[in-house]
Amino acid sequence: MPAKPRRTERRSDALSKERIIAAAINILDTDGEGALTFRALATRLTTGSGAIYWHVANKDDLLAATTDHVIAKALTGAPVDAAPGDAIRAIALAVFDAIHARPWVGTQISREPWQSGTRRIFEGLGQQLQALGVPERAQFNSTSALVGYLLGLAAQYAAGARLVAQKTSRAGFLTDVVARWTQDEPDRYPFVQQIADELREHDDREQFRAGIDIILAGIAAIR
Amino acid sequence: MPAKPRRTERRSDALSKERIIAAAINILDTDGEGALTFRALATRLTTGSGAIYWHVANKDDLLAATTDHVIAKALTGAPVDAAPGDAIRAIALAVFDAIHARPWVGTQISREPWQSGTRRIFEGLGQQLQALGVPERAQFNSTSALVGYLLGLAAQYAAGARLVAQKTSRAGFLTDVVARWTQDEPDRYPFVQQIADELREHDDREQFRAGIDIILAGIAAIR
DNA sequence: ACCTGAACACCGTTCAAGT
DNA sequence: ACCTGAACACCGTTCAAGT
Repeated sequence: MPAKPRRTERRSDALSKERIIAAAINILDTDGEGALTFRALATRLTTGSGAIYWHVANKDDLLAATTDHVIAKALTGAPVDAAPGDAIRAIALAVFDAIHARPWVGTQISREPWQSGTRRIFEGLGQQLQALGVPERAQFNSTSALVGYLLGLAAQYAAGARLVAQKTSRAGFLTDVVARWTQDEPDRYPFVQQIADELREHDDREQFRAGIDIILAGIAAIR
Repeated sequence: MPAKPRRTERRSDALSKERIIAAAINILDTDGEGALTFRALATRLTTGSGAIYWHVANKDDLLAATTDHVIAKALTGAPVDAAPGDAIRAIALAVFDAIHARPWVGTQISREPWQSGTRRIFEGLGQQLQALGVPERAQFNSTSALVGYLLGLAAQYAAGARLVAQKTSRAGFLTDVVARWTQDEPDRYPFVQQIADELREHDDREQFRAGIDIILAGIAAIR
């Protein structure tokens, strides 16, 4: 016999944390970080702005939940059967690609790194480092180095994307950074001067991968 | 004969970008990131909030200038005559210590990394990597790895400090993070479970230094 | 139990008006 | 040239009142 509707059963149009998260992601993807307000969210969900607080503690809670959602999904695609070194690269690149697709994830994960999204990344990388044979005493620091690097790049990428949005193109943004970094006091910044062309033309994903390889080589060397 | 007062000469109580930056740093150090508003700044400078805009483009500009000021000062102490490897550690630790003393610098540098503060760090580390003998084709990626790691740790440290402020102690904050990271679904996070004690008791500065050593070892190995 | 929406206590930024 | 401070257009969050 069919179960009686439980108390927790809801009309399909009832509010829920899941629906709020989905709407928030939608706004962030479509209109950017500045467009996510409780008023905009309420309008999109055709409800009152106060209603959202019944399901979500505050804006930080909402952003943590949306970020965790995206990171969890990104890590789902990462392989389990690959060699540890390849698995580490795959996990790191999966996170990188998720942030590339949604720069607001980078903003959030670097603004509030002590959240569940980081826990997932930490766990995924740590397990593979173990499988790689890194001795136990070096596992915590090695994983932290990898996670720290990843967070740093996330911050750079997210900030870059915000500036690209203003300058309309990635080339324009980098040309602008290089111009600002080389115009005043060029004598004080010979190294920046020297790598200016590379900075202007580099591929973010390739550079990210190169950094991961450096850290993996360092972990192997230190062990 | 004494020079005539030039047009640019000012009464000592006149506003200037320098005075605004000093007041902003004062507020940030004393009352935290949330306390820096144009109204608070105007009160401390006994002026109108609109007056600040004559010297500073907007809040982002102000924060970039304060951060650059702190980073510049931090790098002043870094040695020039040390061996390249030691100089790199010294530069990195100087930035780390500056962020330790002023977590708001970490927030700002990870939120807006494409600013002058990062340029100084990039230049300092790049020069030493050159002196270390890293081949030219590897210099850009190597420096970026180091800078990326440093920004990531800056973000972690700043976020940690914000949470410490809420929890009143660093031990309390880390205990809280560990509790949140291990309580639900412990089976899905065996690695986090395993390093929980280390996470709770680790020394940030030592871990940061360990990460720098890993990256330096990696740079040496890859070359 | 859950939702409404006005109200509160803020923000950054602008700008006419002053000196 | 530089400063004043009210005004504008927002925010996140709260909460009495509804269903």
